[in-house]
Amino acid sequence: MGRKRAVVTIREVAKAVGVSVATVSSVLNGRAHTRVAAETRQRVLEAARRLGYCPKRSAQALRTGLTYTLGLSVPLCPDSLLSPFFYEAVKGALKTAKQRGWLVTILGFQDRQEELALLQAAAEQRSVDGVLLFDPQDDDPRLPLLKGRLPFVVVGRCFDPEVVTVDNDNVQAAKLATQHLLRLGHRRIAFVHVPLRFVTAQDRLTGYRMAIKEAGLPFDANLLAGTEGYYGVEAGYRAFLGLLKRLRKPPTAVLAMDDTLALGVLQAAQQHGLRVPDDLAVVGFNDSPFAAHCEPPLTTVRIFAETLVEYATDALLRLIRGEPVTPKRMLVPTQLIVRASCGAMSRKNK
Amino acid sequence: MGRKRAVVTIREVAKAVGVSVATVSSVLNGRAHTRVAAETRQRVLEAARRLGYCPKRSAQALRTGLTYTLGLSVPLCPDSLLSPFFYEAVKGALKTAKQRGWLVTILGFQDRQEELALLQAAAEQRSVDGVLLFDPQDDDPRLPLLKGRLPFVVVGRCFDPEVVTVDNDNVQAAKLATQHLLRLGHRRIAFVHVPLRFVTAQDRLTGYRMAIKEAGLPFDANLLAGTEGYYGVEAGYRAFLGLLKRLRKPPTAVLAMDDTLALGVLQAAQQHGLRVPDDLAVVGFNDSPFAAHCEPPLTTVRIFAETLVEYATDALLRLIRGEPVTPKRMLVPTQLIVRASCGAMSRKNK
DNA sequence: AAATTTTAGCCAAACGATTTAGCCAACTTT
DNA sequence: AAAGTTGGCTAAATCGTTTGGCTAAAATTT
Repeated sequence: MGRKRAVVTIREVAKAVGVSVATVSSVLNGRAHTRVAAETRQRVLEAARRLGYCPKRSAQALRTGLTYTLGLSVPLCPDSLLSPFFYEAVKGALKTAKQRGWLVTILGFQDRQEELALLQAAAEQRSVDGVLLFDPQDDDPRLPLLKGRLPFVVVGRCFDPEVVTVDNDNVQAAKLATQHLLRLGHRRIAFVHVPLRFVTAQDRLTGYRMAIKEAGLPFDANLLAGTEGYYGVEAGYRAFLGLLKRLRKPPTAVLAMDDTLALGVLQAAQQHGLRVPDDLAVVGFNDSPFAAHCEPPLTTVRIFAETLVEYATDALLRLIRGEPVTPKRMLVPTQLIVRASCGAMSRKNK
Repeated sequence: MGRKRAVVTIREVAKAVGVSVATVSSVLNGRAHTRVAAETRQRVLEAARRLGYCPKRSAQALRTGLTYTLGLSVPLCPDSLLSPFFYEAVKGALKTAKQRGWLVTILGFQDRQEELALLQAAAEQRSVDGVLLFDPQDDDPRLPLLKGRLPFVVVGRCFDPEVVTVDNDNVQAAKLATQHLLRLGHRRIAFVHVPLRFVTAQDRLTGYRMAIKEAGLPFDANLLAGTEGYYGVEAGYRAFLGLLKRLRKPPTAVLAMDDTLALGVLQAAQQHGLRVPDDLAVVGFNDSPFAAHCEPPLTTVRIFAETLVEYATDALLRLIRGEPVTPKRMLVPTQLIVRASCGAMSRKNK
């Protein structure tokens, strides 16, 4: 018992009220074309509520061609999915989608190859109406795959001018962080970053260089330390250790592209007998949860990922509806959060 | 151009081969009922590939009554979604689902009220075929809401014997962690936990008590410190501070139900002038990413959430297919990871 | 040779909504 | 009074699959 309970369909509501299904659909969707008498409308509404009618998503999907579902293409590695960036991204997408009655499905992949396969499948099966893409790269193969087949919005900068893009102002962010270090008197500032094929790395490098240049200092490529792979404490540790080995004199400050990298820098510094912030000032990115709690607490740049992705989701929904989306590119500002690791605090205390 | 490209349907494949759609469907789904000549089968397969045919999910969904989508009901708060537990949970669910061609959508909620609304909607609209529930509580209102309306599996212990449940062995885990502290010579071990309406808290308390009892020590309820709300550094900090105020003599060890709580304990201890691990041994749960990197590195109990949720997803899929699922309750063992915060290390070093 | 079984594949009816075209009565306009 | 409008509703088509029932033809048995 209970098992066999038939789901209530629009037909049953129609029969209960004594009108056609077209009328019921009209009332429920509030279509402009067909007008319905106020009294009939009331009766339909009442009956729908009484019978607990709720349109089946799959039927709507078939008829309208829309699944009312958005895809989030995210890498399944701890360093990205566990980062506050993705947490906020998921939250922002969910929030915006939910408000409008849309669902969000996670297209999680282990490697880029798998991501392409997933996106391909999503486009063919039409399991989602659009996708949010993260972490664009040069010559991103995802764009030609999706173009004209499935609407998408890229979170992060992307060179294709036709592609709708929402990004945080990484150039500005890195510039401000670097300026902060410059203002504290640092002249030899290292930059620890993920490989430059990631546009985010390129942008932050640009901001770093702008600040250096505007301060009248020469740019020194020896102060750059690229990681082997992606983010992560281990990656930051190795990159900075490599840098220390390469230079005769350690830098006095480090700008790390991410808090996990910064944490690695902290460990490498400690191991090398460098005290933070006295011998080495460190600044990270993303304001990860541990940033406030590590030793010393990390100065970092907060990214408003939730806002970012809210914008992106909104744009994606407009794209799906076929509405024009302008401007194609949006920038969201960031915020520097000053803690102990950059030495600004101890200075004040002195 | 490109825009108007019609999606290829099963009808077109049928026409191309010169057979009916029924035959094409038969071939593609490998139905036993309808037999197809080997040669026809080949031609169908070839044409489908050539035309790039791919069944539309929404049409299949309407016809078969299955959306081939699983729901993950997760709280949208940083302390849970950012925890390695949920990261692994998402990963495990995604992995298992993907293997079998299923999708996973995130039903994210801000509060319990919203969760109920989401589940209700999911059941009515049939936007998913089943859901995974986390963090069961006493008299969980989600169970009666869903029972008989939408298949579900609970991750975490749940008293209802009819409900399919996958849990880590929290009793055993807490017992082992406590025994570890006892073996190090501690006699006054505090237990910091989230409110006891969460079954996880109850189980870990049980394990704690078992270890205490088996060691021949009396159970002292004064050593329990419940948090006000949920997980989080702040919550742990306040709970432990409260405990210190209440007791005349601080405990020599703390078992915290979660690493974030343990981190809060660490901060409170530091502020009170208690050195960890010398004056106070601390053990956490979950092996969060920061656990290895905080000061001192945290001894913790690793939960195999990915395995857990893989089992759960598998069981859910069987439930959806109407297959019998036994046993109803599965337990996955845990693992103690010893680091500096419990003092086992320094002891050895001495 | 007739009757039966097997094989191969087709037909048409769902699934549950949305939406277009059109009908009829009542009301306006000329 | 005829013609045109409009309001209020319905019938039927449609979305792209899956699937139970059916039928010819071929193979086998009687």
